[in-house]
Amino acid sequence: MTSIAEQKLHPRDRLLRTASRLFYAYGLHTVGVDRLVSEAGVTRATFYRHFPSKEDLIVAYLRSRSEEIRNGVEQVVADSRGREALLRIVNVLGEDVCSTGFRGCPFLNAAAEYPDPAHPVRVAVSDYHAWFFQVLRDRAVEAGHADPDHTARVLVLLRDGALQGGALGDPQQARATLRRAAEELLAAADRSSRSE
Amino acid sequence: MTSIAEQKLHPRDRLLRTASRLFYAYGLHTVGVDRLVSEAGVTRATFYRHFPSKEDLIVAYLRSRSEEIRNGVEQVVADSRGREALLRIVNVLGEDVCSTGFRGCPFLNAAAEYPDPAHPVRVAVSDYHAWFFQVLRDRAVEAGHADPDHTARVLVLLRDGALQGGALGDPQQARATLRRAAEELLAAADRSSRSE
DNA sequence: CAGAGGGGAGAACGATCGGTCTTTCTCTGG
DNA sequence: CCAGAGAAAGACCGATCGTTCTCCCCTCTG
Repeated sequence: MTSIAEQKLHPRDRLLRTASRLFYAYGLHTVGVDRLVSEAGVTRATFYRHFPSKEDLIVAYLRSRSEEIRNGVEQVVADSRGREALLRIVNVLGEDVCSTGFRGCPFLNAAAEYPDPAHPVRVAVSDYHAWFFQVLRDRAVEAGHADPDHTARVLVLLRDGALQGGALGDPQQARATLRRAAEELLAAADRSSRSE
Repeated sequence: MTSIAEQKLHPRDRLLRTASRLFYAYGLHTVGVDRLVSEAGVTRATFYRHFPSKEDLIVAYLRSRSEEIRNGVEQVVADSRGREALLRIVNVLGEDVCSTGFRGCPFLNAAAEYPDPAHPVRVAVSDYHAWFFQVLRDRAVEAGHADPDHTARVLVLLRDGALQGGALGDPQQARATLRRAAEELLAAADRSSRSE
């Protein structure tokens, strides 16, 4: 079951990679410990040596995804500002939607499986969302928007909607709709910021 | 466990009501048959006399939710047309987001738990989404929008995003953002339809 | 009054769940 | 060289999963 590339990785990393793949593709509750350890080429004992429980692995999975995205976005933000940065972030989102094996936002999917907002899984989701909102807000401020909070809120809303749409229907369509809606939003925000 | 109001209902209806409540509040995989039958005040045998499997109950739950919403929306559509109907639909959506016990869209939540698009559960979700899109598109045509498909797609996107936002964060905020974004979208569409 | 059938109560099925345990092997650092 | 840690292999735990079963009661209907 274990892929050749993962053979020589530390068991913990193998587990995390396998978890990322399986959890995202099949859902959190559906994937059991049995399947995780067998596909990761790891024993149950090893599993529980690195993670106190399955729940901790789920949280670790979400945190690692979060960090990946953070790195990607901060790279975008590093060499662009304001309006351009916002458009580029939206663009990256649109590309994600169209990537093969896309199955929606890992965080939204996780939240759907964990109703309790106080649950560690949900806290990880909230952290991610708060971070993303802040990034967008900062860029909106850079762009001189009159109401950066609103810009960021709508962009988050568009993101969530597009990711769901891409997972349920036609990804290309979702991407195009997201892009156009974002451009219209930014155009409106630009107008109101100039009129001040 | 069974509420007084549900005591005299037929076992099948009691099951469906209990399923609606539990599935929505706690998720599809989390709620087991044990809990369903005990809270519905029904025996396991009775359960399987009315539903071939748990999966069929899940589908029945989604279908019944779909029908409820259909009735509500068609009531709105019955005495308003075009732009006004669109705004009223968005309004109802916003109210739903703020209702107590709101936990996001039942269909989006269900889709998150069932990755396979061919699965009966996912088919029910797709059916609902297709219907909703069509309703919006028809109203956009009535409103004389230049690109009714785009209007409907963005409204669906806004809906999905707002429902997720309301489930994860502040419902009031999500409602306000949805409303404002929808108004801006419709204003833009009105402009482009007039300019034709 | 007889018989059919829906429903209640609950045992039981095999499978799987998350989690713990023992045993053996291998690698590494002192 | 040897101690000790980490990992592999796999048995094992109680609990729960979805599903099927038997048994009995109750209420219809003929």
